[in-house]
This record gives sequence, structure tokens and C-alpha cells, in this order.
Amino acid sequence: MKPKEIIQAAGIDRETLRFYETKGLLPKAKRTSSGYRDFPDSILDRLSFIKTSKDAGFTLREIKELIELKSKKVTCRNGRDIALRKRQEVLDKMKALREMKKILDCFVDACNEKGEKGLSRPCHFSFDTISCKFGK
Amino acid sequence: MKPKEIIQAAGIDRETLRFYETKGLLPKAKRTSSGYRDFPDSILDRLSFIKTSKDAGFTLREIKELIELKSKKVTCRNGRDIALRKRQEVLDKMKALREMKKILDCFVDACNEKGEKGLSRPCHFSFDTISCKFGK
DNA sequence: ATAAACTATGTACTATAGTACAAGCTCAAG
DNA sequence: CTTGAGCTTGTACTATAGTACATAGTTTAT
Repeated sequence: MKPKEIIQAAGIDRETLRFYETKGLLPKAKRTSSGYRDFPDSILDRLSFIKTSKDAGFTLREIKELIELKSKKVTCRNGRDIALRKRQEVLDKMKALREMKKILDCFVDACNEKGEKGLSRPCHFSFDTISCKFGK
Repeated sequence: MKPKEIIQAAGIDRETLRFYETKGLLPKAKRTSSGYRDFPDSILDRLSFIKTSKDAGFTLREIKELIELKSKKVTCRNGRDIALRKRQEVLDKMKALREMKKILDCFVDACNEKGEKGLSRPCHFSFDTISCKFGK
């Protein structure tokens, strides 16, 4: 695949594609006679994996480490253990999100409890002290 | 509270405290006669809120916006709607994390399926193509 | 054949979130 | 009354994840 096809299919821009390439996150591209890059179609899976991982809050460095588990230096056992640690990080992040959701729900409830008139006025409670008096 | 008490209680360092202060994330500190800062105890709630928000993947800019909902310019209705949008972002992040967890689970299962001998050898499948053939 | 679109490379710039000094006050203990 | 821990301000530096631009070569459509 040529750059333009890739960036259209993956929804990233040319510079980001190159940036990921310099970071070693992408499969090696063949070169045409004139030096144009020709990536394997699998690059779309790779970019999709990068996106999912980024959305999950992992850095490009971490993503690279996951990608490199395929390398022949890493045994399945080591790879599995690394994956299990990452899995735990994911669970921790989920916990943080549940906590955040709770805080936001409480804030919303506190606003709604003010009724129609209250909703039109400034709200003087703030997130950091609200700590879910509303039993959520 | 004086800086040292705060950084010990909150587990951040002096420079980070000051950095947050310059970013307008912290309550105003009174000054002692000699110019030392004296923060209200509520700073610990604030720092805790910042931590939760950061763990949930929000930027300091976003966190500041949430903190400023208390300002008198914002009605409860507007504040509530902003909170509801943030809540949706949290739900989206949760979805990304579930997706990531699924990928990691599949990788772990794929490794385990190799058995004792396989676990000691390199694993040649990678995350971006594994796409949960294992029915998770 | 020539202009427009596409590509490669290199460099520079941005924003975010800190982290690391350095110089100079202040306060509390010995 | 001095010494060290703690404080203030300012400045500079780092890493991450891009984004923008300039220059130059290549392909494609008219």
C-alpha cells in the first residue's frame, strides 16, 4: 500500500504515518524503483492496534513493546507475562474511570436536585469536594 | 498547609505543586508575613481530584475546566451539560479499555494454548493480527 | 510536454506535563 | 548566632506525540 491509500484508510495524516515509521511502530516497507514506500496491507491492522492501544491510554513506547513481543528474542511465556501485566494496567485504568464516572454522576445529580430555577443559577459546589454525598 | 505537608500528604513533589499552581489548578494560597504560601486544607481534595482525573486520562486543561465550573459565570445547567459530555467521554474510554483487555486476553490465551513446550519458545503471533480468534 | 498531484527527506516548531537547577530568603535547633 | 532545612522566584531542560514546512524528485492526467 502506498502512503495515500494508508492515510485514507486509517484516518491519520502523512506526517503521523512517517512519525510512527521513525518510531519503529510500523512493518518495514518495500521500496519501488523510485524509492517510494510500499507497505504490506497488514499495516492497517497495525495502525488499528496502535489506535486501540492509544485510546486505552498507552504510550507509543509501550505500544512498541507490545508489538515487539513477536520478535524471536521473547518466549511465549515472557510475552504472556508482559501481556498479563498490561492487562492489570488496563483493569487499573478501568477502576480510575469508574471513579471518575461516579464523581461526574454525583455532580449531575447535585445540579438536577436544584430544580428548574436552580439550574439557571451558578452552581457553587465543585468536583473536588462533592465526593458523592448522593449515595451513588 | 505549607508545601512540605502537602507534598507529603499528596505524594507529589514540590515542583509539581508549583507547576499546578502556575496552571491555575489549585486554590489560592494565603501568604505568611515572610511570603510563604499557606494553602487551605481543601487543597488535598483538589489534588485528589486532579489525580483521579489524570488517571482517567484527562489533561490538565480539561481538569481546569471542570474545576472552574464552580465559577459564578457558569449556570448549573451549563455545568451539568459539560459534566454529561465528560461522562460520555469516560464511557468511550471504558469501551476502548474493554477492547484492549479483549486483545490482551486473546494473546494470553494464544500463548497458553501452546502448552509447556510452546511457552518456552518464541511466540510468532502479534497483537495487531490476533483479533480474538479465540472467541472472547 | 507540462502542470498537478504525490512522494521522500530533513529540519523546525508546537503543546503537554512535568523535572532540575540556581540564587537568595527565612525559620528553627543546637 | 550560625547552620541546615525549608521556602520563593526565575529559568532552563526533558520527553512525548505529533504538526508544519521547505526542497526536491516522480507519476499521472490533460
